[in-house]
Amino acid sequence: MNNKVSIKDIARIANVSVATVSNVINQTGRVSASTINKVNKVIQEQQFVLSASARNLKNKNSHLIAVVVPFLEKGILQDNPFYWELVRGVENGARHHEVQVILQGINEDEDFSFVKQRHLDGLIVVGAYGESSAYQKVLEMGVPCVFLDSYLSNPELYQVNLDDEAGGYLGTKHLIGLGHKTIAVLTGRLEEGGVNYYRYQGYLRALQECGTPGDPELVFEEFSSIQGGYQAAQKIGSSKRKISAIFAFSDVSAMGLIRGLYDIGISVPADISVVGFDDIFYTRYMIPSLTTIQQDVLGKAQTAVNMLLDQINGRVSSTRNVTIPVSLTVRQSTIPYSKKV
Amino acid sequence: MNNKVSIKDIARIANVSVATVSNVINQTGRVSASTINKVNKVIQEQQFVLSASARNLKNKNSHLIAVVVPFLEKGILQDNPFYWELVRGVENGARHHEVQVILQGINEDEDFSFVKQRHLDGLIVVGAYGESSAYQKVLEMGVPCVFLDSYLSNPELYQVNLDDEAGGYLGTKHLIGLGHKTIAVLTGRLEEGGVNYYRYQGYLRALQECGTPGDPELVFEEFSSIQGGYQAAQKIGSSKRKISAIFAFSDVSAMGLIRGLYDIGISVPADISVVGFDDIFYTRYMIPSLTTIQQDVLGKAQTAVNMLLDQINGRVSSTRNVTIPVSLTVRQSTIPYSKKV
DNA sequence: CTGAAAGCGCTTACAG
DNA sequence: CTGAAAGCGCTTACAG
Repeated sequence: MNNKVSIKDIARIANVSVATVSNVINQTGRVSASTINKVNKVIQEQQFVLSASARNLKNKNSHLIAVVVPFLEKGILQDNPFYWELVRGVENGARHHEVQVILQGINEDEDFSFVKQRHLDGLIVVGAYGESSAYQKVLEMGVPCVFLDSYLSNPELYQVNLDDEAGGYLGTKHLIGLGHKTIAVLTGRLEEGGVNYYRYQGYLRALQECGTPGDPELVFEEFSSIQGGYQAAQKIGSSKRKISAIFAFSDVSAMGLIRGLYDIGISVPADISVVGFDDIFYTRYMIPSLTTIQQDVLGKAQTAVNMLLDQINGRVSSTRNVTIPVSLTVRQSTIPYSKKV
Repeated sequence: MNNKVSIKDIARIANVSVATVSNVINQTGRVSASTINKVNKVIQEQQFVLSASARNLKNKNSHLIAVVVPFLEKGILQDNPFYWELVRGVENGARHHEVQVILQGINEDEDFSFVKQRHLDGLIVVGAYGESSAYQKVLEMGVPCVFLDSYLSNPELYQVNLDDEAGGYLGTKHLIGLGHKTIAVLTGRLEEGGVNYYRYQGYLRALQECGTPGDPELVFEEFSSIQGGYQAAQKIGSSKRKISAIFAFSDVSAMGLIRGLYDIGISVPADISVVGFDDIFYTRYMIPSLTTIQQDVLGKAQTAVNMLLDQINGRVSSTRNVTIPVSLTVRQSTIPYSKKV
């Protein structure tokens, strides 16, 4: 590393003080045009690069934010490609504002000391549902933070959520419209105040509208993963109910589910219709392509970054709670009940 | 942020010097057991957290590495979920050594000044094929670096690559073994010294072994993405050759391809057999499930991190060039030529 | 075993 | 418009 040229060297070579160099770099204070030129020329020639640590030490900030993602199991990040989409969105939004992003996986017992240690400017926390400890600790630190897909009741918090309830409603409504009567749900952890909870509420609302009561026997709770979906197929196959449609609360689980059904001789959509949720990159290319609830993951992430940067820069934003709309995309995995073979 | 307690405060409260506190924290120098206890107690009580910037400023390091990923188009990271796998592996490997990772997307014209600016300890550069400028600049900086999937000719460089040639060979051999004679290739950018180039070499070697010459008409070069694969289907469908099998050099392109073929009435594997490459998470759940070349992406990433950390910590490793083995996983997308309908 | 002091590379009042 | 100097929070020889 030949990073030895410091602001001091620049000052010496340019025949000015370090204060002036600093002022030129930061465009602060009053500096004459000729001095600015002189200094900038030297900076160019010497290939001077500011030391972030020195600056951070003074300024108590870092131009660094972290995307905090929960681990799937201990020690390894979620494999759902959905997270990649999210992280890409954050990286993109951050870059345009000259902040860099640290990728941080956390356990239940993370103490978030890395935030103080690195003087992180802010945090984007993904999926901190309910009264998780993550949420409490972040609050205590008082660091700027935006929660993504988290549904925290505290109105002070900055949150970006999907309109999950509407998504649950739309997908169910679609199936009802196709004439399906016995509609099962394949959900990830169904805890109150979580993403899946709201999707489930939307599902129930749609059922109620046509006078159908919810039936616990139609709710299948599995890991929100391909494997989880695959396993659910067995259980659904051996259900006593006459299930003609399944609403999976994530595309990955729908993908596993469809394959699982296939392996036990149940064909989608001929025998059972399936609706997914997320609209990840592959859904439209599946055979059959997947009817699903579409969301703008990239946009969601970018919205979150912008809210975070506003906070960091002291721009007051009146809205702390943004809800991203969803829509239904109908493809081949759902057909009218009457057309079932 | 109540990050106001510094090493100085600890020193005052514990009635020792800052030098002693520093020694306790770093377990350096000679400190009596009782002092250690005393200091640690105060550190606990005050919830003291070391300032990374102050330490970095002295030590000229940062316990920070960057995963450098090229942009797909300007301004947004590759959407291939494959990268997520890679990044997860890096995060995982890094965390076990108490270094954090910055996610950095780059353009062709990136000047890598962020490396000096943040005093990054090291870099993991993904896909810097050929004599790309990225590679030159990183070399100039002299920062510890490991190149992933990059095939750089300079033997000084640390590289972790897949045995791409073997992969190309294995997949082709498999198809030949099934009796296929006219085997097309669907590849991403096929430039000399790139990943696809070696896969293609493997393909040619397998063909040569059974006396078949390579046929340029059988090489379809498209973006290595679902869309690229989908588009390729049209061209393949209208080829004059009697193609009975296609070897796609990435799973994502195979996925798009299969759907594209389906849409023009060509069924896999009944009409055409398809082999993929990578074995991403979804391949075994596809219908038909995908025969593909398997690689351990997570392991690959972890190997790279370990090599990087060895370099950073001055541990000399004799091997600078690691090749990760591949294997063939046969599934449903390939069938014997004789069983074609 | 312990401490006083210099210094890492910046920024920021404060003088001039 | 420009500069001297203090200080951010650490680490590290060097004395003792």
